[in-house]
Amino acid sequence: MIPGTVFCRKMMPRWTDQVRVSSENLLEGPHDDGYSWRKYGQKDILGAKYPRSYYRCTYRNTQNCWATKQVQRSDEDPILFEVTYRGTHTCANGNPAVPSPEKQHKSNSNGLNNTNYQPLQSQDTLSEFRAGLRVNTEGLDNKEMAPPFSFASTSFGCIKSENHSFSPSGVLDYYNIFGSFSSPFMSPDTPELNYFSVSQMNNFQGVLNTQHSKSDLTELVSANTSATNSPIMDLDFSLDQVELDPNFPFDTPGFFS
DNA sequence: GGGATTTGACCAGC
DNA sequence: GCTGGTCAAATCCC
Repeated sequence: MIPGTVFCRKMMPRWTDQVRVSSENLLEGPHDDGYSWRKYGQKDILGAKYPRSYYRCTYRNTQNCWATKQVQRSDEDPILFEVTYRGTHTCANGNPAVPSPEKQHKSNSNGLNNTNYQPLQSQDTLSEFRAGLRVNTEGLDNKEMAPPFSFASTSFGCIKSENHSFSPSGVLDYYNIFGSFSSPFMSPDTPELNYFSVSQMNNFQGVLNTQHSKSDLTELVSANTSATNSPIMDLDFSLDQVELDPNFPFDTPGFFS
């Protein structure tokens, strides 16, 4: 190890995403955030059911990019991955519109930032969105209050936090759905784009504004959105459509890569 | 052959 | 001494 790196890494900004995967993505890996990562280690963590994987930027040597991330699968929710990022990408290989995580931290000081998307209530886009989406409020689990979800597209859910890890439980999991769109928009270094592209957002917003059928769900989310001054939405997507195999071999080599 | 992944070993912090 | 994080050789894959 390069002398001084330890200290430097301690000084690096650090934040955690939670990534929920769909069945399709289980085979692809838990997360594609628009950057190129290279796995450099895996460790069994005390008290954790699943090993933690360590990744660093592929361009660490070529472009002196010291961004790293750790991927830890949740004990409680096998399809939920906690991704801890360290450092910022200095390489030029990620999303070109890449703000710094510091900015993200600032904007997410309440845990979430939703000031960048334009609420739209287009029924057309809603219908379009619904075409590949099934909504199910029965899947809500009181224990985690994290509605499972599914999309026809291949991607993952992500949420952001600031310098700490989210608990696997809580309404914040609702935001995981955002990652179900194009992952580059969910890059940890792209806070302004945290909530996916405009077109995707528009479609999504339509659902958000019309799927308020479950009172406590609405209550739950409104409490959260009020706290975060966020227009974000209550959602209740079901994994039923995903056909997630409960016996899926999550520990299959390469699953975390 | 080159790049990525795996995995045991090593190191630092507590 | 234990644990988390990283290194680096071996191996795999394209």
